[in-house]
Amino acid sequence: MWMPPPPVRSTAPPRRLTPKAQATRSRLVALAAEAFAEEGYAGASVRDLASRSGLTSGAIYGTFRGKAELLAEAVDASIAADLETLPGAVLAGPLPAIDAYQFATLDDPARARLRALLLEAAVAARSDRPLRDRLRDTVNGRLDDWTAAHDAWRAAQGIDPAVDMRALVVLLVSADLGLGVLGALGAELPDPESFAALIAALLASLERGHERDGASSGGAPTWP
Amino acid sequence: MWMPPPPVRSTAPPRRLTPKAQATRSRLVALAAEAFAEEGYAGASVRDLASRSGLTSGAIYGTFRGKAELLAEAVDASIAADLETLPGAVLAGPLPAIDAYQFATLDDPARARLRALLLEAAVAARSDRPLRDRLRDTVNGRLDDWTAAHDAWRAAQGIDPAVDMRALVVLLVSADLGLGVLGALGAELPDPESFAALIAALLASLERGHERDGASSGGAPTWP
Amino acid sequence: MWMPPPPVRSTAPPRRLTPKAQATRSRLVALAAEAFAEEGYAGASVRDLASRSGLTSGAIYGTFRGKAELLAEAVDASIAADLETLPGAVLAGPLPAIDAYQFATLDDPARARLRALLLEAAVAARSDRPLRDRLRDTVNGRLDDWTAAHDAWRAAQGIDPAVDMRALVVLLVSADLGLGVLGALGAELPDPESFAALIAALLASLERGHERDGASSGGAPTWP
Amino acid sequence: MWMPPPPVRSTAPPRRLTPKAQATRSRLVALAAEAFAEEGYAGASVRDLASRSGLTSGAIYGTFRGKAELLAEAVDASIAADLETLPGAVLAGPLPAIDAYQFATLDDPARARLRALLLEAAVAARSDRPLRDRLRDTVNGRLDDWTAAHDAWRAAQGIDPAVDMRALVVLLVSADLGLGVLGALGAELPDPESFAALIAALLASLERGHERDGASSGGAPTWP
DNA sequence: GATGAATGAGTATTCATTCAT
DNA sequence: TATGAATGAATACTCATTCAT
Repeated sequence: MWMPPPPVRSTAPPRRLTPKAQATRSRLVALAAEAFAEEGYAGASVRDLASRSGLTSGAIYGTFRGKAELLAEAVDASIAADLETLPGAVLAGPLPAIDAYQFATLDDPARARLRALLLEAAVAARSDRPLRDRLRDTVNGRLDDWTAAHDAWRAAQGIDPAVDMRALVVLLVSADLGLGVLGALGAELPDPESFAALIAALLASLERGHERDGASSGGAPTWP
Repeated sequence: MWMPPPPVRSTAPPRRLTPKAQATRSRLVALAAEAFAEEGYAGASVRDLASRSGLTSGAIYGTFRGKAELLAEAVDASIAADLETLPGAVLAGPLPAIDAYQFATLDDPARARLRALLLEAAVAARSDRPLRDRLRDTVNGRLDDWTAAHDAWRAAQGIDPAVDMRALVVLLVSADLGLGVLGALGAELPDPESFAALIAALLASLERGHERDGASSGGAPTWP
Repeated sequence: MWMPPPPVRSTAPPRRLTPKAQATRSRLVALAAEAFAEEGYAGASVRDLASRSGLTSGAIYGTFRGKAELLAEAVDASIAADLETLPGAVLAGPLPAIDAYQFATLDDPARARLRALLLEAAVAARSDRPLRDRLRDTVNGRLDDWTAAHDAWRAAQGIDPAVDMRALVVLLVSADLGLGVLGALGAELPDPESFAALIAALLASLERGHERDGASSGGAPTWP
Repeated sequence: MWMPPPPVRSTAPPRRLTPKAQATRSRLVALAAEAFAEEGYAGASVRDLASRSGLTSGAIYGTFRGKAELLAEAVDASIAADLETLPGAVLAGPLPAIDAYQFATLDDPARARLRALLLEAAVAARSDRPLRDRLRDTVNGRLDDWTAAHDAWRAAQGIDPAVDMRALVVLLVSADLGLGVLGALGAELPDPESFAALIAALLASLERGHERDGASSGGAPTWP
């Protein structure tokens, strides 16, 4: 969903596990990511997950503390995997192009799956405090990384310092996730190219903004 | 969530109901909206809803075809109610100001509740085809209305015709909903004012864009 | 298990229930009493109880808050039923005879069942605070009633006031319950007649005690 | 719980074990005794027991045939340990004093633990035939020893031969265990001193009984 | 002797929904 | 139209036990 710059966060499991256990673990996580995205977190039963993986539900609980942990790990793994799908050519380009690329590839099945997974995770987290706390770190970490990248971009491009880069990043990520919500609601969405073009245009305007009257871009209108 | 211009869509129930039945119905819908938003669609049981409204679960099934219909009606009612909260002063202003206002009032409890309700509805709709079909019309209707308003704005302001107004509207709505997702995931969000300022700046740049080289805003970068 | 004098405690359910619900309720309670006594509280599953009563487990949860409440009600009902089994001829006799009767009928199936049920309830209550709190009242009520009867007996017989009647009652009831424990452990128990004779002899000695040197019966030996 | 005279029954495991294995074994048994008494036999999981002892569940099954054997051994060990807690000064005194001492020390934590353990064992044995058979020997052995001691007391004191000493012992032990049941049920129990005084008084009456009309103590009342 | 991954059978409980009254 | 007793199917989770390593 969001791209992270070099500062890689360790996704390695905290405890050392035997290779066999690790294999089972990642197989389960991958399966869970798919099942939760496809059938929903509530709709995918632990038993089904187990039998689909050739195990029993007991085996799952020997590896994960519960369904929620499985979801959290699925989210972590899926986000990490998503980062690696950015083509080198895109990564080499300017940041606005990278941002726009995210929207141009909206229809990519893997990205759609991640969007769905995050949607499910968000709803699950609404009534599961520990899960929310667990996901919070992952999400904020990505947001931080992505914001840092945009800060660098701003410095390099001499963009109006009044523009809140954190807000911009959150806006972009939100739009991405929100498209998932809208899609799930059955909304007819414009094609990805249109989005990408729009995003590119908006970001380009930021780059151009400072060349003109800097005052215009920072001030918010006031309401009653 | 989204503002609609005058062309009001009928939210009235198809059949004529006695006033008492209507009162029961809307009380139930209001209660459901609150419960689904607060405790989640899955987390709020029909029984609880019933007892909280002084009825029995059987009575609910005499009024609604099922839990899903209750959700759909709750969504309809909540969206309709949201539209009426826009202050006249804001409505009288320019469109970008209205858009920005939506983000400036992100923390408004009623709007937060609506965001949560739509989130829940989206997840429920993912595995409930009839529900999705039911919600689709509501959502697309709002999107259409809102797009029409922006098209009018574009014509009035002479904005670059290459800018896809439908995409812009969907982007704004998505960002709104996506903030709900991010919030549910525990993300630390910038304060609403920052968002509003950013949105205002971006929309202003569109208005300014055509004054310069129109070519710049329409072209999307190309990727491999 | 214990006999109560006239002051009848209301065993009636707090809320008014429809006759049908009441019928289902008592059928379930009777069944549960038997099943818990026979197969143990842990060993009798709610599902089995349900199917044995021609219902589904859901129906049970519509009537009782949970398995523990079913147990508590089974205990209440069984104790109440036990009280009514004391033959009028016994009730008309002197208290020591009534006490001894309890031990003479140790083998009575209904009493054995009650003993088993209380054993199961005790173990269940050890790790279920709400259940313990619920049972506490029932048990203490019986103990109080029984103690009052013995206090009256003491007054009538002019028994040494130094004898703690509450302790005596608790001793008798404990012995009864303890025989259940011992029996469950496989101990070879003397026949009921022997117990009854012993109890009668001990109680008779209390009646005789005051005729002699009252000092002897009250003082406990002292230990290091 | 019950005191045994010299004739010590072998509690040693049938097979010779290495010292290390023996140490592991007894550590496990002690741990199990505590856990079963505290959390209940059903409530204490083998896994917890294992991890609490620094082992794995597999290791436990290398040492014991199953959870039930662990319980049986815990019972044996706890009873044996209980015997050794009787102070020499008490042992040197008359039997009634020893009996009364058991009740005077009702609140002793170690004795309370043993009572709880036997309660749990009794309930477990109710639906586990092999376990009951296993416990039966331990329990009957203790009862036999204790009865022999009382028989000797009777002979020495010239107590009415009509008094069934086995019944008396069982009564005392039952009362002890039954107090555990009553306590678990939340009953308000008199303080241990009262019990001890009562027991002492009752036993003293037996010693005095034969000096008078021996006829009175042996005959049980007859019931319809 | 010990590990720990896996089993498989089981549990209490919940809930949307139905239908006779 | 409302009731509420009942359904039936599903669910997450636990645990004693086994066995290849």
